[in-house]
Amino acid sequence: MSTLFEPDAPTPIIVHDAPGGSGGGSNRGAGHAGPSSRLTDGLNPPQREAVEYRGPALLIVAGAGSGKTRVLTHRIAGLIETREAWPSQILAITFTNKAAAEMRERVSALLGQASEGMWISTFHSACVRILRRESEKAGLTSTFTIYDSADSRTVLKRIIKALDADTLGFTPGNAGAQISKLKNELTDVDAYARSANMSDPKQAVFLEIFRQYTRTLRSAGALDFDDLIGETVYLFRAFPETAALYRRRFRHILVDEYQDTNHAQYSLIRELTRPVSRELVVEMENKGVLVRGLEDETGIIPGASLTVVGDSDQSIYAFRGADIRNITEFERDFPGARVVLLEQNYRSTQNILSAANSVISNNFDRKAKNLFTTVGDGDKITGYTGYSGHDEAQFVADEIEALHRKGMAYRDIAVFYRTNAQTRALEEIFVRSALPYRVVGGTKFYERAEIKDAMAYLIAVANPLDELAIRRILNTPKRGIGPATETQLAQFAETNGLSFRAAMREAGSLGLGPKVTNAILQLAAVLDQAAAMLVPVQADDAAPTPSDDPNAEPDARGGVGAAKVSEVLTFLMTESGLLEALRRSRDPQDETRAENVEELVAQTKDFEKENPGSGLVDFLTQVSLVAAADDLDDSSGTVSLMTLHTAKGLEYDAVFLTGIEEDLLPHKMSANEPGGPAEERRLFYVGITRARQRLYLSLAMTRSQFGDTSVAMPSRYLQEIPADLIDWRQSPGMANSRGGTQPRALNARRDGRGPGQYGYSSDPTLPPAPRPKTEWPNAIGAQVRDNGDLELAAGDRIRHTNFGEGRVSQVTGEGTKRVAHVQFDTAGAKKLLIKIAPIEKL
DNA sequence: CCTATGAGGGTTTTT
DNA sequence: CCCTCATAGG
Repeated sequence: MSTLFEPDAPTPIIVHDAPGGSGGGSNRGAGHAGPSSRLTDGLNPPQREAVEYRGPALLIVAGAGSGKTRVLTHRIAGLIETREAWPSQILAITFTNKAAAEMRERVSALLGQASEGMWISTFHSACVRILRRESEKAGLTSTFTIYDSADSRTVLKRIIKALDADTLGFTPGNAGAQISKLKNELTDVDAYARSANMSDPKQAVFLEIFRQYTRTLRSAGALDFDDLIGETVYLFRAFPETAALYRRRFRHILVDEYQDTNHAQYSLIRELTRPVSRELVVEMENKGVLVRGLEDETGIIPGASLTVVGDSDQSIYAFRGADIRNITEFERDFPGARVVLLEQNYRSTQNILSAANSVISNNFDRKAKNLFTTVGDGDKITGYTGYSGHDEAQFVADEIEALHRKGMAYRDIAVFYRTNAQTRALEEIFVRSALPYRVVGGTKFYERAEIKDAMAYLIAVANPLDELAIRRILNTPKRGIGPATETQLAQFAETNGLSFRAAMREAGSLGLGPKVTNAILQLAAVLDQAAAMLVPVQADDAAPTPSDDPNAEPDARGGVGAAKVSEVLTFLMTESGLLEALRRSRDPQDETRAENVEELVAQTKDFEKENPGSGLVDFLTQVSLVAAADDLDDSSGTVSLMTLHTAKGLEYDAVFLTGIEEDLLPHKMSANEPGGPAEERRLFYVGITRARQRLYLSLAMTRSQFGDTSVAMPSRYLQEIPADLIDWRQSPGMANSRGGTQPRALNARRDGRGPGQYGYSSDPTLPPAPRPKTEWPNAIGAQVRDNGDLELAAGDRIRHTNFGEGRVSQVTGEGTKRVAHVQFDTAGAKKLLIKIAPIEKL
């Protein structure tokens, strides 16, 4: 009985006879020896304190590269080694699944044994685990589906259309963003209804959208990303005795990247760290839950010990509801909390750190923190200004090749950018240069239409309530079931109080044509057969509903004798005719699509191998929760391309920060938002601090977007780096804006601090003084350049200020966007925007 | 019900 | 530029 309420059954939870303890479960103040020196050797004093400190709350302010992962893993290992905690009493929250896996591995390595029962996962994974276990209390199926943003979008699109809400300016995008924001604040429909001003038609309609969205997801047995957190909080608040079980279990909670937590996540942590009241302790004891040794002298179980790690300078997820105050006000939230500051950086050279420090110091309203290192200055930062995004990409490719020739492995090099759209130019050039690269994140495998289709089949089997999944596959492959039939089915279901799925089985009584009726019945049969495959063979009389026993695994989660995910998927793909349709298709792209589906089957087999005992729902969960950074394979010998956001937490020997331009960094969408430019600066800071040895900053004078090209200005943040740290191969300083007479740097200046010049201020707190243009090593010339009327044709010889002489091979584009393709005698092939290139005809 | 065609619109970042 | 959506014709 003692394990009945134990959230993770196989793990022993008998704390009171832990060796090394003198009676108190947590050993707090019991004079324990502390972690062995093996776990603290080689740490600097603050790191050591962060590992050894014991108390209710600890905030580790960890600057970039200050060894926080090391501190966290050693802290966890120390807790276990000294027997202050069983592995099962530890809950560690990381930002990505990859970080979680790495942390688990490192803790196990430190302890020399696998650490069974430890929960190391992301917020979302942990919540899914809790919600599936407590699904009944939360009013959910244990096989609930997790909707990604695309799914939410589809639902919202339907609702907005039905309500004609687009006339009021609602789009799936903005409505979804608003709903997400509310959920992150733990505001549900009812709470919103109470606060909304119903005489405002916009708010009234939004309320209706919100209400219908919530209802749709409910009836589909689905949760969106935000619900995963919010529903867990609601569950704990509504069922104190359930919350008590988790509060009793997790005695040490550690949260990484705390600066990026939102209000819902903060509330979840608060719920988990509350003490368990006397009454509930008694109640648990009566039910056979082991609590002895956990209570204090007053009979309550004190709140768990909380450790958070973060750096407010790296807070870059405000758009997702992250509230920087969670970390800045930690000491107020948790009175008596100890704060440890880690400032020594073990990653980067001093030049890179100086640049980072100097940039971030422009954010007012922050606690002073200065990263330092003892490894020396290192190389200067390399700067480059291309004429176009392609030119910039070519520079990146050339430099990577140079680094590679000097012995740097491709896998130690990364290229970052602000928006995903920027990958295009980079990829084109990389392919042409035969550089091995991979784009991390971006359009992922699981976002491809055919994969979403295949997944929808699996979801329809796992969660028959999920109408969205069923509707997606209803006519995929083409079966002649069109929108009209779909509506009829939905109506039939509605009037007869059936689920959509049940209505399909009754298709015979709808009076549809024989061909359509047959198609529907056949699909329903295929899904039913697949569902039957998942029922464990020996449990012939078991009802397919989840039982009361939290340890019982529902059928779709893979009972003994149940079919494997790969078998079910293969069955579905064959019997539904999807694979056949793709193979038979004339469209050459369908061939790759069929291969992708086969790749998915292969992935399910991998999953089975790596997660024995897991079932269909586990597979679906894992797929839903993979983050961009998760599929980063360290062993691949390729250059990594990713956004600045996904770069967080990673580090590389050489880093290229591209597109350091106004409107891109800071992005134009954030320029007007309060706190926008400061957050963009932190993003730049995060990018800079990823580099160990070499840092490159690049930008372009023109950038094409949506097909047309416009002039780009250097980012205001570039001026915040002391000039002597950057070695400009091609400086941005002298190129002129369209017809302008001022240096570009002036145009970039928006804070009223007066004219600045590139690379000038070595002390960012002082107003910049003018500096002669001639100091630019690569100055192009001060004259206003406008070659708008320069006529060029293939075969012409030209001279370029930097590239020397060359021959025009081709001229493309029109008007101000004419581009000359030039084969230079020494500098190779380049594309130049004729209007602004520093060229003359010979 | 399916397919081809053209117009229109859109992107910041992501669990 | 690329993707989605609406429309018309098969």
